[in-house]
Amino acid sequence: MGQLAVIAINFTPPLKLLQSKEELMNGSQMLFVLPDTKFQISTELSGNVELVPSKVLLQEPILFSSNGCSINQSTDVLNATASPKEPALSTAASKPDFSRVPGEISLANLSIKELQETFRATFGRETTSKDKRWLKRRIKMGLINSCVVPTTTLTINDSKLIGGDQDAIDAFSKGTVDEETATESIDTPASPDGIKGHSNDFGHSPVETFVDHYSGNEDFEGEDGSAKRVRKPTRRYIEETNEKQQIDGSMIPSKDPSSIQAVSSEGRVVVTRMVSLAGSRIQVPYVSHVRRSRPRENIMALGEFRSKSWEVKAAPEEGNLNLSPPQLSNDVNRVPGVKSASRCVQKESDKDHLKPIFTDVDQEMMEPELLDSSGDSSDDNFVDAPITQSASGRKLHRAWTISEVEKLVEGVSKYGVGKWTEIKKLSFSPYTHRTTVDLKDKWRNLQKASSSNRMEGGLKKHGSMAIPTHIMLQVRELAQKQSPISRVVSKARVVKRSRSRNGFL
DNA sequence: CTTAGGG
DNA sequence: CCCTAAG
Repeated sequence: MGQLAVIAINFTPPLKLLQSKEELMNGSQMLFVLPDTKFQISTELSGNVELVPSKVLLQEPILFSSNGCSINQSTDVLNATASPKEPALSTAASKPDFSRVPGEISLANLSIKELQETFRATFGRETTSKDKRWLKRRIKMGLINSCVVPTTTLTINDSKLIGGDQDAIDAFSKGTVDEETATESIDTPASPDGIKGHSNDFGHSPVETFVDHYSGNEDFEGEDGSAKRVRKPTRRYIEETNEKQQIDGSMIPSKDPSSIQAVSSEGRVVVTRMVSLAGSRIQVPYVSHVRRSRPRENIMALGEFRSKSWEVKAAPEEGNLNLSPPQLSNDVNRVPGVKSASRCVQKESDKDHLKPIFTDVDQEMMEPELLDSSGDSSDDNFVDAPITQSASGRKLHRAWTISEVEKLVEGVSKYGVGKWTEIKKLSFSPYTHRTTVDLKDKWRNLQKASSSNRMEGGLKKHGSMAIPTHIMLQVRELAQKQSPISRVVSKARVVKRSRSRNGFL
């Protein structure tokens, strides 16, 4: 709460500055450097607690208070502070120790080393750049970006950083702040720039605006002399470009070893590399952008492969099955594609033939068991399937056999349309590869086929087996029954059975 | 997880 | 067959 207000205070001056900057074109660098410092401070506090001594933060408020100016008059304050403090700056700048700096810090007067230090303080990492302008620019950019710093920064105000005698600040430190009031008062001055006091509003455009201002002002930023300067790429631009380059394939550092170098900086060795951008070469810390996450793999495919392996392995064992010979003769009934798998498909034909042998009830009780035994080997076993499909990741396509269709139809007639789970459990338990969705899909197809074109005895397209008309008729009948209106639950036994299934669970 | 339906 | 929105 009060936090927000505090942060707002930090923001205000800079905002003002930007505005006034135009007017103060000739003013000393200090003018905009000052606000930067504040920004930095707030940033640091949020991120690295250790880095910035809290007293630095104090400086700001004090600065204002000493002038007895309210925040709303920040512009005036700035103007007032500018000239008098300038002298002190240059001398004190021997070291970037902020605590030692009187009131403001001017990047302009810092040595490269100091700039690097400032850079470190700003970004939390070392830099090896020796380009003053670059450093300054980077630092500024970083500070500016801190505008987006969330309100979390404010934790600071608890630590008394608000010791100043400034009215507004005092108000905050008192605690329960009427955030509304406080913010409001601060908001006012800020609003001209289109920036609100609420962090949420800091998002994008405001920042961009900032950046623009700065880049635009770059021309007179150089007190160092150089009248003309090449526009250096922005930090973002650098990063983006780097990524691009790496994506382009030049991501292998070794590709251009000469560009990489280890630089010793303040006792630390940093690996950097040269990157040419916009005609200039800059040194940037080397960061491997190699994708670390595990490459995407098709797990499904692996699964398929595995099951397929099993199939192959299991197939030979088929011989153990004690199936009755007649089944094989019936294989003629099968789908063309399955012909070669007579051995493996036995199970299915098996059922076909068994069915007539058992009563309905018996079948339900027996089939799973019987098929289970055979299922062990033939379960997911399907020699017919080309191994090449294992890589597709797609489920192996297995043509529906007549026996399967019959079972499906039967199941539907027994349990009703839509009771796929039950049908699967009670009638398809052996066919592990048929999911409830498969059943549903197949039923949908059957229905479609039965309703539309009467292909009785005829062949569908080609390659697909012909479905016995009696089945189609059955399908049509069932379809009719279920679709129209509430289908009669005359089949009490169906209900009964469906209940019993719970035992299976 | 099971259904239903579209892709 | 896959995927996804529903319950």
